Amino acid sequence: MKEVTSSYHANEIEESVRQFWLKDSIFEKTRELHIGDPDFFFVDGPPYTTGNIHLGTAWNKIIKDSILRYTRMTGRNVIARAGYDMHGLPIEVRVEQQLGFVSKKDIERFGIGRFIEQCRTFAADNMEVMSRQFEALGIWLDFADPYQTMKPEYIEAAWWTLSRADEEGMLERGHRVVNWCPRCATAIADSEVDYADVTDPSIYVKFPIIGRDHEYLVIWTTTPWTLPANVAVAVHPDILYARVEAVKDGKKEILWIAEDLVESVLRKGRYQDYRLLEKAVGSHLTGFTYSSPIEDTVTLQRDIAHRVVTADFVTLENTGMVHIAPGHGWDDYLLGCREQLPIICPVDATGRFTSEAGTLDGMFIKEADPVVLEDLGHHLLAVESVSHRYGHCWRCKTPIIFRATEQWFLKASDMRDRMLEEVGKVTWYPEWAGSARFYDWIKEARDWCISRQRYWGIPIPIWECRSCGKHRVFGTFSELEEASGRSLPDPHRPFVDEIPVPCQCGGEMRRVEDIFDVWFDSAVASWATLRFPGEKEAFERLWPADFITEGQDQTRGWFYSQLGASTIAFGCSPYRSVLMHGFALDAEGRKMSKSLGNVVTPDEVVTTQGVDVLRLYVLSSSAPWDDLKFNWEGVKTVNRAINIFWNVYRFPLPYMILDHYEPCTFSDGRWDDTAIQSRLGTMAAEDRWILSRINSCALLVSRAVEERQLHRATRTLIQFILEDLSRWYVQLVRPRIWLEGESDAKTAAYETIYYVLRRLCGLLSPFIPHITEMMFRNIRTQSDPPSVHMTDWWGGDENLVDGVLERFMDIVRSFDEASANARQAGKRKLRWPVPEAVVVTDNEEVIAAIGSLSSICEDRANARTVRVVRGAYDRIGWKAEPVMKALGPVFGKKAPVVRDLIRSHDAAALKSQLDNGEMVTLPGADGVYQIQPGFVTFIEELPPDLYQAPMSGGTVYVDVALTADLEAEGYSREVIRRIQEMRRQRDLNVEDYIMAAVVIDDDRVCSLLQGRWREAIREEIRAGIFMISPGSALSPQSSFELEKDWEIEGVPVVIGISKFTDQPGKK
RNA sequence: GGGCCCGUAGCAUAGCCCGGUGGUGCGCCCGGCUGAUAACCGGGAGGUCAUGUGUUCGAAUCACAUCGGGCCCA
Repeated sequence: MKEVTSSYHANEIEESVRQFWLKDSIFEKTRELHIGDPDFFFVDGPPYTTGNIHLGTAWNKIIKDSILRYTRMTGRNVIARAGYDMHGLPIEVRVEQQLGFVSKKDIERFGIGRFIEQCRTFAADNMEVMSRQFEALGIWLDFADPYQTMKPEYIEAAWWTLSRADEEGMLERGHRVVNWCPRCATAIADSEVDYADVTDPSIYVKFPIIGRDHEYLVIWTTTPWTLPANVAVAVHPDILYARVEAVKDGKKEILWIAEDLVESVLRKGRYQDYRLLEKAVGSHLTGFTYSSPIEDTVTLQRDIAHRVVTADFVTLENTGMVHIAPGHGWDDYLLGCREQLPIICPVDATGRFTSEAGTLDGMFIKEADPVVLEDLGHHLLAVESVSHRYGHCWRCKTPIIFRATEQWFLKASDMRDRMLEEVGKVTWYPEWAGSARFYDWIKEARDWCISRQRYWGIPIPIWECRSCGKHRVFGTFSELEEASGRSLPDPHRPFVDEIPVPCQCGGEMRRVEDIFDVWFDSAVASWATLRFPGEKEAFERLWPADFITEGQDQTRGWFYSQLGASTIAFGCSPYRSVLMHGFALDAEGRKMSKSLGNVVTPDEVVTTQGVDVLRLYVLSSSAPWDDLKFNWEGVKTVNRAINIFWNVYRFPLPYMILDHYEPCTFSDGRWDDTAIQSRLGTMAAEDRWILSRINSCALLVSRAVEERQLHRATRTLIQFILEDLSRWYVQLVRPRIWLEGESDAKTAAYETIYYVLRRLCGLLSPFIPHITEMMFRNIRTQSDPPSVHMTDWWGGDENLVDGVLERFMDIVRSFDEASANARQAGKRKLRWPVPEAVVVTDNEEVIAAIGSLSSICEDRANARTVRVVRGAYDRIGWKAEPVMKALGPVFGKKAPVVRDLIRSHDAAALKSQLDNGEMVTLPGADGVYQIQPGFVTFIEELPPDLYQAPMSGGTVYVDVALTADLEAEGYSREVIRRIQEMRRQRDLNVEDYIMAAVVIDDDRVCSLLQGRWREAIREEIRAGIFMISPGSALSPQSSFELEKDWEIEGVPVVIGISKFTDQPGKK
């Protein structure tokens, strides 16, 4: 045990603990310790390897680390590799930026092999940076051997999973409408689409009906560029449509519009007048055919047989008629399939029109918007602009389009029921994350487009015959190598593209060029991290995962992708329990973003406040599943709490060392945590109380962590340190710690403090692993484990909880506050003793509490006695105040008479009569008046020097009257305090002796302090020689090392002290 | 447009499931303590419990609607 003098310096402590962990391989040793324990398989949700970690990622890892540290301590063999998501478009985009590329052509020109290499380096470098950052947060995941989605063993797991999908008939190639990023020239998944507000044209277009002159269907759209792909107009079968003759500038034309929308549409088209010709429900309009208004320029449109179809998704908005382009919209596509409409898509992968689009050939879609408007000519009924939400590519922010293309799909929609069933078997924290949020998301599950037309990703292991079109899915590298007779140096592109496989038909199979959607990578993490299918043993032993935890955004992301992939491959959920956590927001509750400039990095917090502070802050400030509003004040408050913890810990150390205190040990030298139980009978009440409290807290903390309520666990512990330990127990125990020589009382205090600190270190170690490690290392016995993280979790012992004592102490604390309050009212400082404090109550529990803990009460109140008075306290007087509002209505004009009668009556007697429910009558000059309870209120009248304050279950009265004896003690304490202050200024040690002289410029006060008070002072200040004399200055002969002028209660006092070195041994 | 979550003092939060006097911390103001001391403790002021409607003897709590924030979807 070493003394620690400095105040809490987080960075120093944390650095030295990190060094210790590293040098002594503590993480490895901790894992080895639990190798024989029951397994606990955790899968780290892999962060994406771009750049630095942010507050949200830090929070995520801190939650994981806290739960895993706890889990290890409870005797589980925790398997927890860190993981990284290293493929995908985001990295490609960053590398493209570095290389100054703008399109896929640049990449092809540069060479796919070289490009892949750049991406690989980028991902690997970032991974290293992030691992170091996570380790600096004290995160104990396996960073030495993280799973990496770009490693062959991982890629093989993805291949294997796809081959399982193929075997199950869940893999399908389909011509579908997909989200398409024209810049990245690839399909992107629903989950990769970001929605943001944009302004687009909002146009109303007239489609000329074939066979009817000047008669039109009116549609509305915000994407003029999709009109070249129009094949139909959809109407709702039940909506009523109107045929109107509209007049504009003298010209008449006939328009079809949903009846309820006629007025608004015509207003937009600036028609001056109209006339209703007929009405018909949508289902009667299906006979209409129409021609395209832009067929002159868009050649493709001339060959289309446009017609009206019905669809339920049409709503009574805009015109009530919907332009259908099955090549550019999901609903349109489904409708097109049902109605056997032609599915056309005259837009290429880069978002440019093909030659089919006639004069638009080569034009980018958005640039085509104004051209199309022009081409529409008089068919354009109205044009406005509209601000609405539109999908964008999640990485390059380009507005997405819908394109009908050939892609590979997993038939997730076929698995909905199976997945929903599995969701119900998973334990969710909070419960609604699974039962409401995730459940709703799965219900809407659509087929999952897993193919991307890019480079940096896991190549889709499908080989297709050029001759017969047959395809084959390879589940392992060896399978491929065997079939091809070639070895595979790297399963990435372009190497894998170059491997042909002979087909049964005699032709040659080549790999389809696509790579996997990056979400498929992480989807297989739970078995890929176990190196399955390459290795089977770990998988069979561990899978599925016992626990995962990620942010709420992963509902559609990782929670879903994993469930989907696992349901295909294994028919069940890959995780048993999930904690869904919130998002890290700024203090205003907005998302942290670079553009808002409100980003707080974990590093900022760590360098100014420390890792443990950051950890405890994010864990305690909100429930894991709520969003975290970052707030510097909150961080500082946590820092202060940890500082108090540090102070509480270092306070007893010098005394324990001075007394050579050694904790009780078992025969093997480990700390004997049971020894204290046998001594409980002889221990002071406050010792038994704090022991009970730490046990109740431990029970609460264990339960909270089990329920993943990390905020409750940490708040309970912070509260304990601040309220119970620092503000109460340490205050009570201090005098005992200062006792000279050996005493049982002091030893009991040491035992108690030691017990509490050891317990606290253990309970807090999952959350603030550095400071607790430092403390533990200092107070452990030689034979204890070297690290607090190698100790077993202690969850409290119900048998050591004394509920009655805890309640009694609560009452005493309430008494303490009240007596301090009453003193303040009486302007009597705590240093000055009072003759008595009286608790007036009828509450039996209060009476018992004050009675059994009276010495604590006396100490705290600095009262010579503390006593309880039941019922009425005879020193309290009462003043009766008539209630005129009540008297007026009853006594009318006589009310003032009654008022005076009440005032002149004995108030105390009146009160007791009314309290006892007696009939009270007051005789007046002209009669007798009956007084009811509501007619009078009673005001307490206290004699001089008596002050009161309410406590729970009673009232405390403090008599602040002074006697010579009390005054002497008060002055003594004033003098002691000042001399102690001077000792500190001289930097004297606690055990040093001094010589001192006090000169008091008041003969009466001076004489009060002679005799036994002088002796008491001398002892308290450890003085070998001590004098008190009247006067106004120290004698000129004496020369003290430190002299100081003071004023005590208006009396000038001069004090001089020197270190007493003549007889060093003297006590 | 839809699903889920959140809204309580200047700030951050507890209480909400299961209705019965709204607690706590920070900050602010006043005081105390003085061998944990650049520490610590006490007191005070500060609240339309987002808004509205309903259910109820009684609503921060339950229901419905609206507004604001977040995540996700269309």
